[in-house]
This record gives sequence, structure tokens and C-alpha cells, in this order.
Amino acid sequence: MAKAQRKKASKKELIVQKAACMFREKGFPATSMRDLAESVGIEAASLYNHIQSKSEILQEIIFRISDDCYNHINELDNTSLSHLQKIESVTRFHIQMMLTRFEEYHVMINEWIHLEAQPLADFITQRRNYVQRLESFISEGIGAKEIKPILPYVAVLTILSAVRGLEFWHRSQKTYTPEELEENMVAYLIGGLKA
Amino acid sequence: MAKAQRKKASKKELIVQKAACMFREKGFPATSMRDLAESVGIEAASLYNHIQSKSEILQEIIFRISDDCYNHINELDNTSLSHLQKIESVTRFHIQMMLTRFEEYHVMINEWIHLEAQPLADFITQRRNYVQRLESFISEGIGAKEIKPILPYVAVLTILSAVRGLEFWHRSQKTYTPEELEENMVAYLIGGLKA
DNA sequence: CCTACCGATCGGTAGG
DNA sequence: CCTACCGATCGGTAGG
Repeated sequence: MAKAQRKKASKKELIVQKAACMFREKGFPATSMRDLAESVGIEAASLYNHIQSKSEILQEIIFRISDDCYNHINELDNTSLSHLQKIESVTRFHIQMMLTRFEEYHVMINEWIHLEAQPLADFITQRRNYVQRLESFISEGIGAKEIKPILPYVAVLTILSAVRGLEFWHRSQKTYTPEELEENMVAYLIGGLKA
Repeated sequence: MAKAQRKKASKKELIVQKAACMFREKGFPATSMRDLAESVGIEAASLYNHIQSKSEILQEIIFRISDDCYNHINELDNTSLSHLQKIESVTRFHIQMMLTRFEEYHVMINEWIHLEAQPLADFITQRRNYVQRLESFISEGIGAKEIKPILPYVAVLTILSAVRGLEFWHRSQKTYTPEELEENMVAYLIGGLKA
């Protein structure tokens, strides 16, 4: 890769990171390109040398995370984990996303409505698909008597939403360690599923 | 109450209801007063005969719901419910809020960041207070051996966030009944706490 | 409740 | 990467 390209790519990367922070703090519509430019350290007009549009930035943030989630469950197919262990793995994965890639994950979860028509449709399809695959882990686990009878749909929504609660820890900071939070939440959510 | 006042109050009510719908759909910053006026059926300027400002509407929506939540746990003090039963009652209360007062509850949960400085500070204080009182239900329940040992903070965040998952049911609509959702979620969240 | 309009700010472009 | 600037739209007010 040529030096100029590398430099450009890393500047774009900086813009995307700063944008994730600001979109999380204030929301996508309430973040102006001028605010963003200031936090990057350039003029608003100069942003457009690195990105196409405001909404392109949102797309990048969201689909990077969403693709990572999708890849994670794909990899589970090649393992010999039980159905319950797969659900546990997904739960831990989301908890870690929330704890270590807080800004981007938060933006995906809270700002996806502001995607433009086509990416929005793609996102919704991808998420529905994702939820359905998790539901099948649950229902197969119930069939195998690993998991208590429960509506798989409710179990999946509960797990995926519960993780959002860690947002508040991220705000208040430091009273508990990330490990404590993860272990307690896993014990609650996975323990509650065990047959 | 004079007839003119009653009429005015109900018009304001209509504005607040329509605003709740639109804030939920598009978010507070992305909803313009012109959009809102159109959905009410008047000109944008005329809105200001009934309300003071855009942010006053947001405040009304949020504090109505938030006060109702707060009142609900206050009433629990006068009951002889066990600690676990109190947590169950709170869980059901939030599930019902999500199912029956969807727009306003959703706005409270997702748009509170857009409150102005003073109401924002009030909201954060009230919510922290609320969370702490729920934590004490949990820790007393653990002390009384009604509830499994768990970090009360994690249990409370998990329950309150889990309810947010029902947002997606509200979107997709009708595959399951509200009762099924409530009973399944309560079985999962409360069942998972039982000692 | 409307018409007319305010200053501010938005996302984005031209041209260098 | 900047200066200069575009048309559009924002929340809100004046005056009737």
C-alpha cells in the first residue's frame, strides 16, 4: 500500500472513531459535521476528502460490528459445543462487545434507525436472520433437554437486550470489574436457561 | 374547568401523543416541529399556542412515565410482598409499560439524553435512585434466602434492559400474545433469581 | 390559529 | 486541507 493511501486510510479511521464517540454521546442526527470536524482537528469541508457523506460514516460503524456478530455465530457451526454452550458463547460475545467496543456497539444498537433506506433494509434483514439462528439454538437445546422450555423468541430478545444494561456501568465506571459483570450476567442469563 | 381550558388541554394532549409517536419513530432531534404540526393538523407556528418549546414536550412525555414507575415502587412499601415478589411486580410493571404505553415508554428509554440540562440532571438522579431501591430489594432477598446470590446491580440492569427487547415484538406484531410474552419473560427473569 | 418571517445552523460543493 | 459559500431547513416569534 502506498504511503499516501495508508495515511488517508488512517485519517478516515480516525474520523470514524471520533464519529462513533459523538454519535453515541449525542445521537446521529444531533451530531453535526462541524462538531465532528472540530474533534478530528480539521475544517468541516475537509472531512469530505476522506468520506462521502455523514450517513456513510454511520454505515461503516454499524456494519463493521454487525458483520462481526454474524461471523461469530458462523464460526460456532464448526465447533462441537452443545446448544446451551453456543448460547453462552453468543452471550459472552455480546457482553464483550459492549465492554470493549462500547461506542461502536452502542451506535449499532441505538442509531440503526438513522441508516438510509437500502442499508436500513439490509440491516433489518441481517438482524432478523441473526435472531432466528439464535432462536434455533434455543429450540434445539430444548429438544435436547439441555434447556428449560421457554419461547425461544423471548429468550433471545431477553439475552440480547439484557446486555444493553451494561451501558450504565460504562457511564458510572469502575465500581465493578468487567469480569464480575460478565460472570454475574452469564450466571443469571445462562443459569436461568438450564434444564 | 372552563370549556376553553378543557379544549386547550385536550389539544395539548393530542400534541404530546403525536409527538411521542414521532419521537419514537425518528428520534427527538430528527423530528421537526413542522412534521409534528402536520400530524396534528395545524401549522407549525400554531403549536406554540399550546406548548412552550420542543423540549418541553419531551419533558412531559418522559416525566409522566418516569413518575409512574417511581410511584409504583413506592406503593410496594405498603404491601406484604416478599422481596422476590416485589421484583416480580416491578418486572411485570415494566413489561406492561412496554406493551401498553409503548411510544412514551420507548421515548423515555431512548431519548432522555436529549433533555435539557436541568431536567436531564433530575432524570438521571431519579433513575439512579430507582435502580438503587431495586438493588436493595435484591440484596434483601438474597439475605432472606429467597434469591440466589448475584450482584444486585447486575440483576437490576439485566431486568430493566431485558424489557427493552419487547420493542421488536411491537414492531413485528402479533406472532405471540402479550400474555405469552409476559409470562415467558417473567418465568425466565424471575425463575432465574429463585434460590 | 394563520401568514410572514427571523437568525442560526445544517450537510455538502466549488475552486484553489 | 482551507476559504467561501450554496440552498434547505431548523426552532421559534411578531402581529393580527
